[in-house]
Amino acid sequence: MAYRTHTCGELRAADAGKTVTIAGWMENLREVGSNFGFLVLRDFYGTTQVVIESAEMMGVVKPTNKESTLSVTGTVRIRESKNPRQATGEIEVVPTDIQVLGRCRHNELPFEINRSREADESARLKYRYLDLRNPEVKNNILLRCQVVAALRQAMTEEGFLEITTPILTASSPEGARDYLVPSRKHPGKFYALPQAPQQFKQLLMTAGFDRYFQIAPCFRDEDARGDRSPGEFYQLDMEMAFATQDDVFAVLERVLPPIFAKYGKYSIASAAPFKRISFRDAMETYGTDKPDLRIDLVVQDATELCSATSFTPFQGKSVKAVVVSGCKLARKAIDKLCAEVEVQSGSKPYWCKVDDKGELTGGVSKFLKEQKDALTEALGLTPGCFIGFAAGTLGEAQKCAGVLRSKLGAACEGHMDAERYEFCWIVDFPMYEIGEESGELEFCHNPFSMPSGGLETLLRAERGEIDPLSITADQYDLVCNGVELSSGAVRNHDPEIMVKAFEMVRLGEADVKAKFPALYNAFSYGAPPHAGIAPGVDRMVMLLAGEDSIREIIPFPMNKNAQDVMMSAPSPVEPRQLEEVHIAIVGEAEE
RNA sequence: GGCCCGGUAGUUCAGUUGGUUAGAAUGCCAGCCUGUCACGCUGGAGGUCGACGGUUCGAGCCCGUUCCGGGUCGCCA
Repeated sequence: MAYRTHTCGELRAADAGKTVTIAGWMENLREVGSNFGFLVLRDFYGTTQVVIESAEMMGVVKPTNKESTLSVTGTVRIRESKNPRQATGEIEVVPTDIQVLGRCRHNELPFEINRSREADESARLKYRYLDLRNPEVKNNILLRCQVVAALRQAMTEEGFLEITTPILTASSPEGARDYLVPSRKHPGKFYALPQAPQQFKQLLMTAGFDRYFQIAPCFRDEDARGDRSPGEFYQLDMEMAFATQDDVFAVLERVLPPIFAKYGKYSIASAAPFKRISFRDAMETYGTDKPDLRIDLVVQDATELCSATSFTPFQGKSVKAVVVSGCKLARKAIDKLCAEVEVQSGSKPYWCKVDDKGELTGGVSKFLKEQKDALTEALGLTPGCFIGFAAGTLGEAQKCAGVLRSKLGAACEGHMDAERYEFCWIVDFPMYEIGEESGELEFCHNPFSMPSGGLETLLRAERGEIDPLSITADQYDLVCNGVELSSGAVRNHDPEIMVKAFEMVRLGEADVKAKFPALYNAFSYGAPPHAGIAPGVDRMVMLLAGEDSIREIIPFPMNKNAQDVMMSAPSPVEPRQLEEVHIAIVGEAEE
């Protein structure tokens, strides 16, 4: 006998009279009279009402704890009182047989299934299999499945091949901390889990695979954030041979908007081509390299006007201003917003307002009386404006102004069209920067990117004709609604340019060979120019679901401390296991 | 690692100036209820106030230490 003939989501009025068997979890039993009541059965597809009308059936159901699994055989009947809010609200099943398939041994649950999102997060994670019974929680995972399937289909239609790359590989000198796996056969040596399939996909290009993609697991041992899962995450990793930046952009501009429009919480997504903003312009205009373009506010420079004031924090500093027209924020709200900005940017913001007569008022206005006319002219101030100021080094002022802009955009009416997806490309990232600790020239992002202009640019910098800091890389980010979705680049496929790029930071051929032996060797056998990108799947789904926490769209997430409290990972292992992999624990070990 | 917020019933939370027996909602248990659908009504059980130490005649509340959770910054090419 089959466990079911129908799911709990599919019976309708047209099925009345049929004999059916359904199976699912006992969500609720509403007793409305003696030996009379309604049982709600829930499975993946929906819920169906089972009416209990006999002492026999009540005798089975009454002593059974909620959340037990049942199989119910009976006849479909039109309800006397229908529920239009339910898909199956027109019918009910009159049972002739109810089997308990899996008894729930607990009459009190860690949380109520349908309100699990209100429960304490560690309880949800420990009992994730119960949390996932909540349709609201389950639906985010369903969305993730649909998005991944749609991405695979779209990429395949674009001519990309999905190729898996190793999980056990070599530690690579990329940015983040590696997860290490000790080797049993090679004492003292370690595998590393890949931070990204970066080198493998470039080797695939060198091998002649023209277009590669993968829903790739990536592992980085760094601390978590609201939008960053600790330990592991997934990227839609892709790479194209004989391709330019524009070729990469064109693929994602075809692939992403339809998926965002179809599966997203908001149905409007930017049309191609997405706006392109240079890194320098983004920092200057939005105070960040991941601007939320749904906000119409911009950062303006007020350095010259403000540094001459008697206000000490402005003197000799870069000063940036964010002007908000028609701002109705109350004093209390302003203080709260400024406090949040200070926490998130690390710098204290300042503010004043323009009153009905065009006079500056409140906040730091008394220090700006002499500059009033010039400020009004330069910043385009009108009555009712709020002006947020950020001061410090150029970087500090930009960062603070950027946070001000996003907070003000969200808080003040009329400056943010929130119900849409706004994409942009950030391009022309600097290749090099002066390291804060070393004080010397270092790679700004990664050494895989092609410097714009290639070898000639590097040679000119070497000859002192241009400032190395002015060299940009053919590197780009994809940003959506203020979230960095992706980084990518035109790769440096030329061993000679690689060596020269390394020489700029006081390294050389030996270092390139040591750090990227496979790539360096492979490129010496004839490599195609290639470019790629890797949008984060988790963040994409998070944006589509409209969730603020990355954990809401991951089936089995770890907590902030990179622990799986359901499986108890990480956990101690047997001494024998340690011996086999030649590991000795020194110092204090946690139990 | 720094900073901020939190930890009170199975769950979500309230708890006044430090003062009698720590409350509510929900869940659970029992009884009633024949058209409910967040069913309703009546009653009941349920607490090491995260832990340790201190101040005090007296601590859920004040102080110190510590553990745990969340946010944020550092970090994340």
